Amino acid sequence: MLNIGDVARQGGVSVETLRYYEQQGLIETPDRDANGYRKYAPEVVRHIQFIKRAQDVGFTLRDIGDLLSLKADPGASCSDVRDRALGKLSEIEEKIDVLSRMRDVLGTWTNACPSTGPVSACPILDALEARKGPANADR
Amino acid sequence: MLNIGDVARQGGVSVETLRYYEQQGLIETPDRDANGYRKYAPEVVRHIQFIKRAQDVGFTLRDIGDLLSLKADPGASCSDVRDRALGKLSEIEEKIDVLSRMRDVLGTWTNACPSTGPVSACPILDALEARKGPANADR
DNA sequence: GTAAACCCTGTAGTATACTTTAGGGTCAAG
DNA sequence: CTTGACCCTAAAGTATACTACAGGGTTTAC
Ligand SMILES: [Zn+2]
Ligand SMILES: [Zn+2]
Ligand SMILES: [Zn+2]
Ligand SMILES: [Zn+2]
Repeated sequence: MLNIGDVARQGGVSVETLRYYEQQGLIETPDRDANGYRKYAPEVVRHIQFIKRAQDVGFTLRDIGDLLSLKADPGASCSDVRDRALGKLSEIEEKIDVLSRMRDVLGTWTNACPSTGPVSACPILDALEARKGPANADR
Repeated sequence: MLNIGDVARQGGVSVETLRYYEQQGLIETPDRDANGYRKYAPEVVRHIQFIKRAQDVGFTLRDIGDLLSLKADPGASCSDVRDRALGKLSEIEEKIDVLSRMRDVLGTWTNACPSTGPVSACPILDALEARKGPANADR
């Protein structure tokens, strides 16, 4: 059995994060020792790594809670999980699209800026001031 | 002279947002009428659109405050503005990189999931459970 | 026997860009 | 002359995922 500090070290998170996850219902409430200390089974470390890996691919803690429910539900099907993953994939692609448009516009603008001379003649500020650049083509 | 509601409608923001921008120093403090109402010159609408366009390409309100300072500073040079734009461009590219990696991993996982059968055999959950996928190759 | 390192609870703070609420004046139309 | 639309301030709430703080008990090693 592990103390919270052991779990934190092995899981690569802080003890505060562990208490937070517990409070959010992402890890099961651990038993307590006579002194009130949380006592964890070693497998909780894997559980925390599940959460961290899910975060790494873009799932929020709320999403992860849903995934854990599915995982624990014998009636749930593979497609339920896949649907969450596909939904997240769409969200991510949407974000990439938005950012790519920003990148394109900013790239155009920075290319147009001579980098010399006063700000009063800066094409970047010009583009921001008037509706000239393609920045807001769709808004 | 315009009331705050007029400016809000013409600028495509809420009156609360206008008061917030004022409080944040992003738009100059307007004169007040005898009744205490804010009275705006029509050009403030353009000013708001500057802010919105800058947000559209990824600048935060803090960034925008900096840009406005540069714009107002006769001693500032074009390269100052360009530097901000290039910095933002890097930030955006970094975000795109992170998201692209998430997309690739999630894509691989969803392709591996047969979408039929119980969750206990879902390769997506498998990938999250164990250190198997390329999700955390660099962490 | 005491100091460091650890554990506990509960609450508040962080960042961003607003939105909402509470409580209350002002103005224009009918 | 009242109703609805509009304006005002100040403070608190929203979302996310923690982090920090205050105040205090426990364990371990010297
Ligand atoms: Zn320039
Ligand atoms: Zn599956
Ligand atoms: Zn009221
Ligand atoms: Zn203390």
